[in-house]
Amino acid sequence: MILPRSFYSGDSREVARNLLGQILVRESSEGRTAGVIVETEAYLGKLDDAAHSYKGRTHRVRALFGEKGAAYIYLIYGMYYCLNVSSGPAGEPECVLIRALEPVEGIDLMAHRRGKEKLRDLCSGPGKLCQALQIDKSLYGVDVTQKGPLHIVSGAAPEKIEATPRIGIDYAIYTKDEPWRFIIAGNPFVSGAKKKPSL
DNA sequence: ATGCAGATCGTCT
DNA sequence: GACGATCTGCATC
Repeated sequence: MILPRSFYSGDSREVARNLLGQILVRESSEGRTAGVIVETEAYLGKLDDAAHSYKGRTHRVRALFGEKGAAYIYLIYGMYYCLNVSSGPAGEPECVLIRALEPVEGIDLMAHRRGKEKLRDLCSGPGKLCQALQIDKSLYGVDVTQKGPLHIVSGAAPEKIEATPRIGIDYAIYTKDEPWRFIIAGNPFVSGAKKKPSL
């Protein structure tokens, strides 16, 4: 079942937690790829100086100002895309960054697009998963609450969730230490996961 | 195992 | 004109 628009309208930190365990599905001409969401981050708009929408409405973040459940996709470092879903209270330009997936479908296709073999290397980061699922600017603004090229369906609730500070936002003066990154505890497919637990 | 430089371009000042 | 919500490969310890 596709998650309804109401799923995305609560506090974005709650939405980010609740997205863990759900399944991101990408339908393309090459085939279907999908994975369990295992890592997310919440970005809170005007309260959050780490957020792209902190300074208000610009062309880049226009997708955050419409209906919730819209794909907000941007190019980072000139070479990688990152996928977010708009969320939060009506009128607030908030979103959840999808940071990692556990691959479940179309694994051969993902491996081909990534040029990597190991399962752990396919979707363990925001840029990686966009490459594996062929997510780019052509999907900007797509409604993930509708059947289509990109949508999110319900999966199993994770057993345990962990919260940590967000990655790569040290420039944020006010919110860099807020624990708004969420992962499924112990899941090996999160970004930065190690092969073996360091003992 | 850890660290660092380079790639590369859209977006905003 | 400067700078990323990143990833990779190569260097070093």
